[in-house]
Amino acid sequence: MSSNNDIDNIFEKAASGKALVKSRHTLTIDYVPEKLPFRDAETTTLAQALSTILKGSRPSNLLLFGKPGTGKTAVVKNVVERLKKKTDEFGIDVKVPIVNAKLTNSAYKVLFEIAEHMGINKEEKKQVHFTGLSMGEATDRILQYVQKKKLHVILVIDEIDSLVDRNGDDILYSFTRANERMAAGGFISLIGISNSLTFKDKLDPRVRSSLSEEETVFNPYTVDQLRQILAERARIAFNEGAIADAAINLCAAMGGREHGDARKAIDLLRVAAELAERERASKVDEKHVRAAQEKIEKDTSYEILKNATTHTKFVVLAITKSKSGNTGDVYSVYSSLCKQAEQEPLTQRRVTQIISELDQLGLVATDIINQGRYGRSQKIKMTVPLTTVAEALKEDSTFATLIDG
DNA sequence: ACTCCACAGGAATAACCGGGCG
DNA sequence: CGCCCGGTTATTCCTGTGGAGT
Repeated sequence: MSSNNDIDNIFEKAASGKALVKSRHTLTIDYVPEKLPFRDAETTTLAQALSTILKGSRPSNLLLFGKPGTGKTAVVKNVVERLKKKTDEFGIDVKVPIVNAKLTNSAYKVLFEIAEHMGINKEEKKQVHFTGLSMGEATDRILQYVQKKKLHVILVIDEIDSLVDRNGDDILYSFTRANERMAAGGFISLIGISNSLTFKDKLDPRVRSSLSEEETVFNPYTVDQLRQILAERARIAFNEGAIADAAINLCAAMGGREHGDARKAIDLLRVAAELAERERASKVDEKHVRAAQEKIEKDTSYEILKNATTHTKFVVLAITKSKSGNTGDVYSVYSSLCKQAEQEPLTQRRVTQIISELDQLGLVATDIINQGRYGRSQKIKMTVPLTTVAEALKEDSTFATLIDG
């Protein structure tokens, strides 16, 4: 990792005469600093809870709440890393699988990931493959393995709310239940990380009480705290004088606009640095941060549109071409586009569903309007610049000819 | 006060895919 | 081999609704 960085830096220096970034990976989300400013209390609580494992007994299950970018995952990773050092030192065997339920976008894959982490697939005949088994069978195999090997497991599920939203709490139920039944020797502690504060309401009461033996809420950072975090990070990441204070302040302000989101602020910092380096600037300043903001927005929507299914692309194109933006109008434009491309149009029900998916992704804004006698409908608008849409769709040959006109 | 448009959006269900089980 | 699994996309059928027109 670090040698890659060194090589990067060599090239950077050769290209620009002077590199701005000293250590690129400290500006990515994967980087976990040794000290997390303003999170001492949370870190201590977590460490305290997990420390019982050093005495060989089961730590309480734990729920962490907080908006995105409030340091939940970072605190967990930080504590886990330090715990591992201790357990290695004392020769205690502890497994700590960390799974992100959102990236791993299905309940079954979550189980598969856990199994991978614990090494079941390498050691056991009864593996947990990435598909094919029933959920119950997969859970059983994991639990049996834990019991057989008398493992001590701390299972971290990041973005646990998205798991429950999609698949309910069945998996959590089996894990929490299993603990109660498990014979002496093995155990599983659950650490759930949730973005949603109302997450608990969606759980079965039994799961709820078991899962939240302890809980901690992470409050958003204030803009001033963000500023200090960024300044500290910049000190490690950038070369002397390579970044203006004003740029840091602006990143902090932008990250704090909705709620103190450190991840967003650090992303801004990284992209701003990339832009500055690309144009051979001697310093990262405010205009790079503003450009970074635009680039991030554009890149994410571009990426989503490019990888969308054909019909989603048709729908997007129909929205841009529709005069009124009403559902009915969009649908008829969509239908005629499909006919032009000699494809069967989908039903209107499906199209409204696609539109609401686009809405959730933030590519589209919808507004329900009532026109009395003339019914009720949604008013649909793209929130993405038309040029971005055109660029993304152009790559698909079926759309090349449809885009203008 | 009532009607009725033009949809919204929930529920059930099917078709299909990649794969495992015995 | 036939059947089962979960996941995704799509269809079918459905009930619900704010307010302009009458």
